[in-house]
Amino acid sequence: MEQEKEIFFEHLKKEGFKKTGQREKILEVFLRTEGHSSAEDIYSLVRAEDPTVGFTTVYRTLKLLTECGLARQEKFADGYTRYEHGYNHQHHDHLVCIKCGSLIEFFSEVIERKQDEIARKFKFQPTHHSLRIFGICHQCQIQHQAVAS
Amino acid sequence: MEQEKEIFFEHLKKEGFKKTGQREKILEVFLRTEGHSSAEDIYSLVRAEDPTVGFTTVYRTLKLLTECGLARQEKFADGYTRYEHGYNHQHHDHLVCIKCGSLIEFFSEVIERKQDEIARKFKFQPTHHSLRIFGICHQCQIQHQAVAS
DNA sequence: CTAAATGCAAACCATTTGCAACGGA
DNA sequence: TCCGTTGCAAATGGTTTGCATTTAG
Repeated sequence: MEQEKEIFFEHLKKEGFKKTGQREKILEVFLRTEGHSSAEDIYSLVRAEDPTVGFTTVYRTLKLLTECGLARQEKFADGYTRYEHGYNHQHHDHLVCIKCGSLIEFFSEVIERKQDEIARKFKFQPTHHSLRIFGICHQCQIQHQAVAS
Repeated sequence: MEQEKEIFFEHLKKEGFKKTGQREKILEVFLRTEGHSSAEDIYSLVRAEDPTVGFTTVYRTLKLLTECGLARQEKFADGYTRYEHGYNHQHHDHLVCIKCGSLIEFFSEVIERKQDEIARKFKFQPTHHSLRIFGICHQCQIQHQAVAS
């Protein structure tokens, strides 16, 4: 928490931006989230604690957090961009159910290593990656059977 | 080409939809594309051959093509949804340059196998996946050095 | 004939931007 | 004080929808 604040404020100073209450509040709320939150999710959470913060500021701050590596954004098929932690959080990938939208997280050392190897082969300097396996989760497979019979 | 048309027309019949000239034209154009085309890209290409086809029909047809597995869509950070072949085209993943936007395609048997293994572990029935490694491509690394010195 | 398809224009909707008031440094 | 920041409202832009007309089956 303190480390992340440090990183954020340092980034602001470096860019000549200002440290404000709204920005700090949004960072705090974002750090408390787990998984994948949309700007709207963050906005609601921030709103609950400080109703004066606007939608726009949430968007602008999430952009800043992304710039300094504290957040990572990913576009989803439903049209929303979602944000997850980008610092001090173990990286993981996702199984995405195309029926119910649920997310399962996983991590594979083998895949991570192989990716680095591939990047090296193409003289590509990787910063991050996104691996999503789409399909039907176990729950939905069971339900589908029930409906079919 | 003929196989794909077969699949498409079969899908239309099954769903009680109609086979139209526009739909066939859009499929033909789509099949000729390589890589990742936005709806707008397809629209321009179709337009060049048949100026009467509308934007809306392209969107609606790409949706149909996706439904029957001939196309696969992916949302990109620039806001555009892009479509690539989903049938009879060897699957591949991407290195995405965050500086110039260029795409490098790659394929790894190891990663593919590992993904299936992971899906199995979670009793997840995979349909497809998307792996993107973001970073700086070799070209942009060289340019950056040139600017810095 | 009849229900689906088409293309236009308008609607949608997540996100971004213009702007006047505000507030760090 | 000086510029960046804020929140509102309006704009943006890719995509979708309503509707009157056309067309496949």
